[in-house]
Amino acid sequence: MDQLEIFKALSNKTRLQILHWLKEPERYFPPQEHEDIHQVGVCVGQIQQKAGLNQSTISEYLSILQKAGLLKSTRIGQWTYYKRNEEAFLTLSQFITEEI
Amino acid sequence: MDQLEIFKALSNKTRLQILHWLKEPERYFPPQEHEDIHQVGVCVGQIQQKAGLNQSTISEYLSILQKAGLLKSTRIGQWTYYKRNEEAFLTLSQFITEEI
DNA sequence: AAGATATATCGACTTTTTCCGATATTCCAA
DNA sequence: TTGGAATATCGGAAAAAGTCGATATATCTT
Repeated sequence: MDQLEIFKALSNKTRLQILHWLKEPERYFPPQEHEDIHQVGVCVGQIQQKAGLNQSTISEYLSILQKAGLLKSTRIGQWTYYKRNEEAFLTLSQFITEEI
Repeated sequence: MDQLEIFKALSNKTRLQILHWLKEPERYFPPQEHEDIHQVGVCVGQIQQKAGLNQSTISEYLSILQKAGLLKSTRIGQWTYYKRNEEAFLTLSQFITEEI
């Protein structure tokens, strides 16, 4: 766990929002056509629409969150689905109370 | 609690180190002349020396950490002492497991 | 009151981050 | 196998953050 990389990933309003939305995907995103939203997460396009930023920006943001370990991705066909890596949040929370 | 401001404050190697040092000040700083290190914290000069960055830089960093709520400061005479605000870390930890 | 010391603030420059448009890649469907 | 759709990557302009030296402010000592 690279804490600095994680905190940098969390230092952006849109990225924080994305993480929040992905905590309850069925609440924040329309029903998903092809895949189970809890199994694989939400595809880039849905997230982009909701965030209202450029496609390339969101793609990069998701990649930043994934590199920091906060998201996991699955490619299915032409779609890439992103979901939270809950373990990372627990680890981070522990780090903050114990190590930092 | 402004989470974004907190994460920005944590997005810097030196600032993370400072927080870490202030968790066990007696371990990381030389014995303090005038004030009880646990009561009021560590003065700017000590922190600056240990960090090895310019005085103005450290002064600003401490101010950033304080504005984010992670540090508290006490001015005594010509010295400003900084110590951790442990409550803020607990709140942040909780936020990460529950809200984010 | 004057000099010394600790800290804060300011202005400048450099590096990093944000965000976009254009283009490339991957995969599906006809 | 060609066209279209979803995503990724690249290059760049603008904004923000990092860092310094110089200077200001506050306080202590004499």
